[in-house]
Amino acid sequence: MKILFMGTPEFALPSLEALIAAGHTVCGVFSQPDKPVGRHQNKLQAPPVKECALSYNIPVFQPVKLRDGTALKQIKTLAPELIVVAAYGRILPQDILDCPPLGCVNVHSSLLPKYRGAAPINWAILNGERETGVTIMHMAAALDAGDIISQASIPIAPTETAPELTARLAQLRGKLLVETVAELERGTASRTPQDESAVTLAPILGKELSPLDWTKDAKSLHDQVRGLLPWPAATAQIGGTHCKIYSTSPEEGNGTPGTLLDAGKTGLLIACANGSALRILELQPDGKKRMPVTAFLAGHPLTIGEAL
RNA sequence: CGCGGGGUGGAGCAGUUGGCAGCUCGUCGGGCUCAUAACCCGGAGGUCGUAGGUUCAAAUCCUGCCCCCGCAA
Repeated sequence: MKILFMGTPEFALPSLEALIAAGHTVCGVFSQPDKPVGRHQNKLQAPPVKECALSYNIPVFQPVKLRDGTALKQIKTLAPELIVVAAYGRILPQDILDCPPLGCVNVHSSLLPKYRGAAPINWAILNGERETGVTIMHMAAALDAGDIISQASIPIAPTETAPELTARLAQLRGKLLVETVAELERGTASRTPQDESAVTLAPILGKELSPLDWTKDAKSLHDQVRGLLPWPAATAQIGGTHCKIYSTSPEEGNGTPGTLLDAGKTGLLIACANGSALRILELQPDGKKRMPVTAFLAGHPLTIGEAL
């Protein structure tokens, strides 16, 4: 089938590559414009999807605007039967949605109608979900609200971080996408409206979510640490030093929340709510590199029993 | 030139009235113990990021460059 692919980050690569591997004709790729990157914002970086498309000699388009008619003309010239959107990062105007004969489908990383929005993978972990998945839907005007074509679910491991889960979902997305496109091609695809009463949102993450609150239970904090990676990451004041927290383990322990119960080769054990405690295994002080707690302790002696 | 922190034994950190380079951990050897990610004794290991400058003397003061990290994007 002749498909126009829209995607930007590395996360979208497995989807594009799966379509190509399945023998579809990707007639063009839309990606966001190259963006300045680096500490001095003086270098332009091409989106991974663009790089990939070019390596297959697929024409790449990076319009700044989608609503001035230029993009629509380009799409009409390419004449795709179907548009596949996978982490493109832009809202498509109605005229583009109406353009291809088979319409536009979007790959979303949640079991819709749960977790509509920008950060579904992170929020699934933050909320302690035991499973999540991928949904492919027809695109509608409202964000992530289109009719569902297909879904696939996977369990979330208790220690799995957002980047780890993201990598697994990226693969699952490609697999489900190929299956679903085949159904669309045969005309056997189903179409199920979303249950609006079950909708939940997964808004974009922000640094206000970072600080760990020791008066919560350790399991929740452990979810917070795993769910906020790689950015903005959970943070805490450890012995007066502001740190990002990379790796933790929820355990049992008694003490006033925020009290240091143990500090040694096995980590930093900090008392939390309801007889729970969070063991910190890996962290990164401001301005420093990521390091195991043992390294941190070598230069930052802490006193057991003190409040952090 | 977007803002800021930093480069000191393997790791993490101290170290300005310039004057023999220190601490914790790890590591190696020995000891102790039923045992230990425990404890005791001893040892090895550093061109103080790099290139110049000032000085009798520079980790420390001055200048250029390289690299790492946080914020912001």
